Amino acid sequence: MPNTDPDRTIIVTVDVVLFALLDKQLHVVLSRRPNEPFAGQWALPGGYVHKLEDADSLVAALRVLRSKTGITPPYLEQLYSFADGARDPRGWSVSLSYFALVDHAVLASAQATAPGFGFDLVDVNAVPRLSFDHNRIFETALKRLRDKSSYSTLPCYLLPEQFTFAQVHETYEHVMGVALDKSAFRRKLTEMDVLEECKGQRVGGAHRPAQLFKVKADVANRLRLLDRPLVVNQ
Amino acid sequence: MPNTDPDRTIIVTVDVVLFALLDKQLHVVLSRRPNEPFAGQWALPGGYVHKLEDADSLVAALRVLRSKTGITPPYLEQLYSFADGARDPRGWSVSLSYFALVDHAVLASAQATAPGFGFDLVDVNAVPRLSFDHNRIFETALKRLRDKSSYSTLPCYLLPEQFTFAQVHETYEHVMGVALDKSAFRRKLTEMDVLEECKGQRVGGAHRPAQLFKVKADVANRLRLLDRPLVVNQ
DNA sequence: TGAATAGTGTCTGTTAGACATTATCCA
DNA sequence: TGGATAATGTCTAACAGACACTATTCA
Repeated sequence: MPNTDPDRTIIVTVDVVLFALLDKQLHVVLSRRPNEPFAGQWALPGGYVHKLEDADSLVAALRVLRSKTGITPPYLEQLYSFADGARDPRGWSVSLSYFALVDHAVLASAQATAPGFGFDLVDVNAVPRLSFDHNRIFETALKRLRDKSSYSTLPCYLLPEQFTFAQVHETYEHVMGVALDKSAFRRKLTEMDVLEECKGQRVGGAHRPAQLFKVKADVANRLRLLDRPLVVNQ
Repeated sequence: MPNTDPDRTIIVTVDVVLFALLDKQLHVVLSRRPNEPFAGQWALPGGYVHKLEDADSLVAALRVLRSKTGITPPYLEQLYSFADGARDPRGWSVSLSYFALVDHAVLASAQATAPGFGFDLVDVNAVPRLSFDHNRIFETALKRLRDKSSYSTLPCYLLPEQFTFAQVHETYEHVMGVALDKSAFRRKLTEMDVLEECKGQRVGGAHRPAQLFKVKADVANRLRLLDRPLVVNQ
């Protein structure tokens, strides 16, 4: 390669670890790679950064997610950057990786309205061998999600916009993989002052109806991506 | 530009925020940029990733630090990746940023033995306008250091390998910017079981001599870079 | 009124901050 | 022996886990 400056030909991609809760179990979104390398193999949703389209890497991550799943997640955060000469057979490469959370119902309705999206939801305890170093990226994301859940409202973004206390409680337990005392959990969430009551109530059958909650607006603005992309939690 | 694929010409650099304690105040290492853009302006130590030299971005960060300061820090961790089309006037670019901690004495002796290193130590409360988006990177690093110090042994890496309890205590106070109760601090550090006694003792004058401590080996292996680069805390 | 889930109250052992006390050295 | 800093002990208020209790709905 006589005429190319090798330092200027580094591959830059974004890869997203998108989590959702299905059947009381944490799942991750995977796609089959359409092209070489690793054509036909499972991989995280990802792709090249497009210099002309993407203002920054967060926008690139959102574009990739929209094109592969049809959704824009309520939570998206930069995870880590994997950058070395061995992770991609084409040469030195950078993966700007992100992790995202979404309500499963949103994914399902996107899949229903436009069946062209070729992704699957896979139980996090049964993730197959992935392309590139995507298993490492996935493990890093899972660890980050669990670590951060113990002191944040992250698991709320796996739920619909409105949810009951029991749902949050159950979701935290499934994400963290441990049982949490109902009373202590409620107390903690209350004193953190991150949820607000919705006036509507929901009945679960022959019992006292449960209060609906949603994440407070100011917390949401700190943690959530709304229609306008914002850098989150850097 | 007819023949170039614009997506494949993204600039990839590493930039390091290196902290040290000087005169009881946190300082950061800055250099003057030798070349355009921003020639002559202050900047964080940084440079291009060298595909042929650097196995991965951590190795690149270590190489950059060695070339700009002559030292290999006892602590180095990936911070964040800043990737957009506006941060560098030459075009779309990625900064794989790292933050590092070192004992000031190590920096000083490197500067003394090889005066060719052109860097300065600047008080973190008096950082000037930096090149590119390096002010943003610096602020991110300072926040990360302070956040993480409250539940880790990070500040120990600003001290010599052996140190007294009073030194650790004082260092935490300077890093965090708050007063910490001596007794409670000692209790916490003891029960975290991260320090071990050194058999030597050190006298501070006409008073009871203080016990010397160092970070336990297993903690060091988790958090420290020794002679062989390891990915830390990803 | 009983079944089922929502939501609150109470008890207790642990912990963190505040501060007092003892220990050990040198001049 | 006094001065200085190291190191430990004690008191108390706040907190978290465990679990019991009350509340509200429908059948």
